[in-house]
Amino acid sequence: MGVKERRTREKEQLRRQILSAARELFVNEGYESVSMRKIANKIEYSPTTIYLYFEDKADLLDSVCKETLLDLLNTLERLKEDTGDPVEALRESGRAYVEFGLKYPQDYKLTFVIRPQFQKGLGLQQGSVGERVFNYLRAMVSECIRQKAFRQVDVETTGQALWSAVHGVTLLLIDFSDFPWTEKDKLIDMVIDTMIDGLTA
Amino acid sequence: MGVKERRTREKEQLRRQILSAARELFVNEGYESVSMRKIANKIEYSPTTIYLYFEDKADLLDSVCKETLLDLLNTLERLKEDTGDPVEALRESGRAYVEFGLKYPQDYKLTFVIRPQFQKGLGLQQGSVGERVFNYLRAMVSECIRQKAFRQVDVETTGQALWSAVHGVTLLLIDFSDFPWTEKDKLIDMVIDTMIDGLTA
DNA sequence: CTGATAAAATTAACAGTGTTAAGTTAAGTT
DNA sequence: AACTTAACTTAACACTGTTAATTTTATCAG
Repeated sequence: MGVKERRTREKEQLRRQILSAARELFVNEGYESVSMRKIANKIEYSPTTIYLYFEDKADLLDSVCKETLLDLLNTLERLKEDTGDPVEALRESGRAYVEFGLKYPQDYKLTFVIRPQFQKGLGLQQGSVGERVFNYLRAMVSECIRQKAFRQVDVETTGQALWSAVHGVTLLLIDFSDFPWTEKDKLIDMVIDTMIDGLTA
Repeated sequence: MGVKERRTREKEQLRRQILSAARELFVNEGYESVSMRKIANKIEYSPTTIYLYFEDKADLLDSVCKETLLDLLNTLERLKEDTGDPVEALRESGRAYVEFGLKYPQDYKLTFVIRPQFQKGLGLQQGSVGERVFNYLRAMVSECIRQKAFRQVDVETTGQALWSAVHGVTLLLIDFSDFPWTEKDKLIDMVIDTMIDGLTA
């Protein structure tokens, strides 16, 4: 039965086509400014066809964000070099997180700001990619504490505090691009280093 | 000439009426979901009347946010107690900032997330209320350094880093309300205290 | 090759959007 | 009572997300 498999493949292909058209438009014009008709035009299908592949516009956003989170997770996990210094590893991960956000500012905002607004109630489910990203952070913090590089702080709260800090600087740099920031990397380092200094015994 | 003054007063009154209707709707239904027609209905005027008082929907948002910033500035300045301990004062201001954001989450998002998206290029002009809020923070940091409570760090970068941290935790708590956060105040304190510890000599 | 069956994609419609241009109503002045 | 100006409204434009009904396309059985 090669036919059914080909059909499945073709469906998957169109799904991906829709997804990549949606991402490009969302990123360039903003989620709200993109209409289903625009996406449909881009892929040269009728608007309603999209509804055969995605529940609605929010579901489309959801799928785009899931890809972004996977991309972020890959970026972070690629860093794992086992240098033996868990604090330095955490510092590098923090930098990589912010840089990821600044490299794909609109994707970052879609994932961490826009999406939560459009699907209240189910932001970070068990087993989701988002949870896996946070687990990565949790593991790094945990290692810092285990090796006594950090003072005896609560892993959970510490991880959340670190996330807060990097999330904050990422968003400010994206949203207030005309603010008279000091040199960008200096600020990023300041945020991360200050947090780590505060956690170091 | 009492007539002209009455007219001016009446105009100002309607302006405020529009503004407060817009704020209520923006906060309860989200900026994008609110139409000019909805606002007009609420105040029992035709939609186009609003355009006699505000340039467009973004200008309306702008004016709402300006009020929010004034409110935030007042909240912060009310704290000034001159306890003599600049670090403690900064800590309290940080807490007050986050609490303000959590007390009016939608107003906070409108001001610090939505607005920047809808008027790119002019986010924090000279003399704006936003600038005054940051000046307040700058002064507090400056005092900490002057009194040698902080090590010799750059005022500008430090202020921006602190803003990043409080902004981050505020937004995460607002946007990911279903995330398994540790106790809310514990997290807020952790973020602020860790930053301050990192800045303390 | 024909007809049936199921899947895929489309058309038309609904009630809504921000905004503009033109027109109307009301108030104050002479 | 006629004129002027400010305040407001009506009608229109080209859009929006989404649904129901319909048509097209592709596959299979005979």
